[in-house]
Amino acid sequence: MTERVRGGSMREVARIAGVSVSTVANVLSRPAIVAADTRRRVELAIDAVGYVPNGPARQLRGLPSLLVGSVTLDLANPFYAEVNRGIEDGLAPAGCLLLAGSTDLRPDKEEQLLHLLEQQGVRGIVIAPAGTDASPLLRLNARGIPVVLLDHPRERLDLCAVAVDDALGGRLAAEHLIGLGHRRIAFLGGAVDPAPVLRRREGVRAALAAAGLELLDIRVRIHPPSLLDAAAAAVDRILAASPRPTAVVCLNDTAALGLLDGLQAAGVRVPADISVIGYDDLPIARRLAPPLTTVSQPNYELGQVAAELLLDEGRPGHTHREIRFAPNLVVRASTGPPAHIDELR
Amino acid sequence: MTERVRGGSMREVARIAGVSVSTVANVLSRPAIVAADTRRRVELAIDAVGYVPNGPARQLRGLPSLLVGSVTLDLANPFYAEVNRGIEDGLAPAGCLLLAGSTDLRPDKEEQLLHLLEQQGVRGIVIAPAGTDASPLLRLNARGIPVVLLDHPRERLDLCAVAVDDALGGRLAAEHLIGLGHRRIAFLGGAVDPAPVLRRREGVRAALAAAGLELLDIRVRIHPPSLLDAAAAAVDRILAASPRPTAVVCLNDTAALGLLDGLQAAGVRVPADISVIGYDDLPIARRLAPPLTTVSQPNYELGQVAAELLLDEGRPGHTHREIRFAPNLVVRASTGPPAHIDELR
DNA sequence: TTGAAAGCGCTAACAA
DNA sequence: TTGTTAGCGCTTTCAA
Repeated sequence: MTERVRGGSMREVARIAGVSVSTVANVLSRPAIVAADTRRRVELAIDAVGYVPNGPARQLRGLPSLLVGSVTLDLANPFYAEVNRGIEDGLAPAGCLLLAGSTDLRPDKEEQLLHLLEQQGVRGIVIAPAGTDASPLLRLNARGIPVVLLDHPRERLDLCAVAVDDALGGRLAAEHLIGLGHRRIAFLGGAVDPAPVLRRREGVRAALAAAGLELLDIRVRIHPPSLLDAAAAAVDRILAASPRPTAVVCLNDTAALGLLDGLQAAGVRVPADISVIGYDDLPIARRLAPPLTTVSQPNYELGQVAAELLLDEGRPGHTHREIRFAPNLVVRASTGPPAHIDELR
Repeated sequence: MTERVRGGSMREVARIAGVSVSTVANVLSRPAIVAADTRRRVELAIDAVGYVPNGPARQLRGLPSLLVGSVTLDLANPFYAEVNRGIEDGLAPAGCLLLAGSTDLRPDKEEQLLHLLEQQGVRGIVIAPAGTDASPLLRLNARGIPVVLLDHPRERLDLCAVAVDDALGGRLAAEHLIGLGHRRIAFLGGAVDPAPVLRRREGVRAALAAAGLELLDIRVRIHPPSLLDAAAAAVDRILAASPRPTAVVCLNDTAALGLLDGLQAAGVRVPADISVIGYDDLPIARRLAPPLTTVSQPNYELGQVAAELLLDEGRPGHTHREIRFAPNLVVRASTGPPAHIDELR
C-alpha cells in the first residue's frame, strides 16, 4: 500500500502537463501571461494530481503568512471565545487563519506561546497580555511581527491597540448605584485579577472617592472550583461585612450570577436588600431572575477590529493607532434604591 | 531605520560563531555530539542574534508540523469553546498549536477551511463535520493528514473518532420523564440542527415509541436573533399545542434557559405545570431557578481525547479507533411529575 | 510565451 | 568533531 503523502507537488504537475515548474507557477499567479492552450493542459494536470499549494514553501520564499496568532487568558472563557470569533471573521477576507492559545494569566505560558508563534512565522499576533511587562511584545514588533493589544490600553506603546475604557465601566456602575442612593458599595473580585478587572475596580473606587465614599473590597479565590461557586460562597462575607454593603459590583456576569444565587439561598432579596451589578452583558444576563443590571462591551467587535488593525499593518501607509470602545451601562432589575434610603438623607 | 525582519537565521549564527550551519544545527538537535567549547560559542551566538528557528523551513524539510486544525460549528459557542480548550491542552505536551476555525454549519465554509488547513500542512485535523458527506475527510486522510471525528460517531469510517452517545442522552431524558408519569412530551429543536441534536431528538423519539408514545416536535428558527429569545418565543406554540405537553426536552441548556424564562413570563410553573430538561450541563444550569435537570457530557475531555488520538496517529503501531463517552442524566428541580398524574393512571 | 536557475532556512547523509 | 553538499516546494528574475 503506497501512501501518497500530501497532494502532488508543482513539479509533478509540470511533468504531467509537459511544461516547466515556472509555467505552472505562472498559471497559478498570473494566468493571463500563459497561452490559453498551455494553461488548459496545466489546469488539467493540477486537477489530475490533486495539487495543493505548499504554504510553508511559499512562506520560505518570503510570501506573507496566512497565520495570525491570538493569545488570550482562556479561549474557553465566553468573553474571549467571542473575541476570537471576531478575530476569525475579521481575518476571513484576507484568507487568514486563527492560531489561538490560552495563557491562564501565566507569564511563562504567554512567553512560550509567543515563542512558538514566532517560530511559525505568523503574520501577526493579537494579544490580551497576561504579564505587565510589554517588552517582549515590543521585541516581537521590532522583529517585524505586528502586535495588536487587545482589551488593553495602548498607553505610550508603539503598537496598535483595541481597548475598552474599563475604568469608565466601573465608574458607570458606581455612579448608577450612588445615584440610586447607595453609600456602602462593595466590589467582588478575584484574588488575582486580569488587568481589565483591576481597572474596573479602580474605576469604581475612583467614582466612590469622588463622592466621598470608600470601597469595600471583597476578593474570592476563583480557581477551585469555579467562579460561580466562589461568588455564591462570598455571600457570607458580604453579609458579615460591617458596615454591610447595600450594593455589590461584580467583576463579571458569571460572578453576579453566582452571587444572585447565593443571596437567594440566604434569603436576601435583590434589589430590595442588596443591589447587584454584573459586567459583560452575557446573553443570559437579561434572562436571570431578576434580570441583571450590567455593563456591556462589544466583545465580538473587539476581536474583529483587532484583526482589521493587524491586517492593516501590512499596508503601505500604516500608522499605529488605538481604537477605543466605550462600555455601556445596561440597567435592568437587579439594582434599585437601598432599603433604608430615608435614614441616609 | 533598518527594520531587522525576523530574528537572525542559522547562517548568521554560524557566521558569528565561526562555524558551519550544520554545527549550529547539531548544537540545536544533538548537542552531545558537539565539543563543549564549540557548543558554547554557538550558544553565545544564538543569543547574540536572537535566533528563532524557522518553522516553515523545518516543515519543508519534512519534519512534522506543529499545527493542528480544529473545525467546529462556531468557536464562540460555549460547548465548542470548551472542546477547543480541551484540544489545546491535549496538544500542549507535543508542543503543538491550535488552528481553529468555524463553519457555521455551512459545508462550503467547511470545505474552504479544510483546504486552507491542508495548504498549511497541518499535522492533523479534528473536525465536527458540518456536512453529511464524509468523503472529503477520507480524501484528506488518504493524503496523509490524520482526521479525528469529533462529537460524531465513527460508523464504518476508517478514521479515529470521539463520540458521545447522543441517542442515549435523548433516551435518558425521555425515560426520566416517562418514569415521572409524563405522556405528552415535546422536543424543542432548531429549524436546522447539527447532527448531534438530530441524534438526541431521535433518541427521545425512540424512547417514547418504546413506551407507545408519540413525540411532539417543535422547531424554532435559531439564528435571528438568538436561541435564547427563540426558545422564549416558542412558549406560545408549546402552550397552544394540542394535546398540550407536560414536559419539554430542549436541544441544549441555552434553549432551556430561554424556555424557562418564557414560561415564567407566561405564568406557567416549572415543574408543577411543565417539566423542562436541558442538554450540556453548562455551569449555569445548576444556578438557574429552578435548577435545571439536564444531560451532561464531558466537553473538555472530548477535545482532549481527540487531541490525544490525533497525536497518536503519528506513532508506529497506531490503529484507528473510537472513544465513546456516555452522557449522564443530571436530575435537578426543573422536572417533576405532571400535574394531573392521577387521571393518567 | 516558456524555461533555466538561484535561493528562501533548514536537516541529514556523508566526507574529511 | 566539524564541514560540505543536496534538496524539501516554491517564486522570481532573466534569458531564450
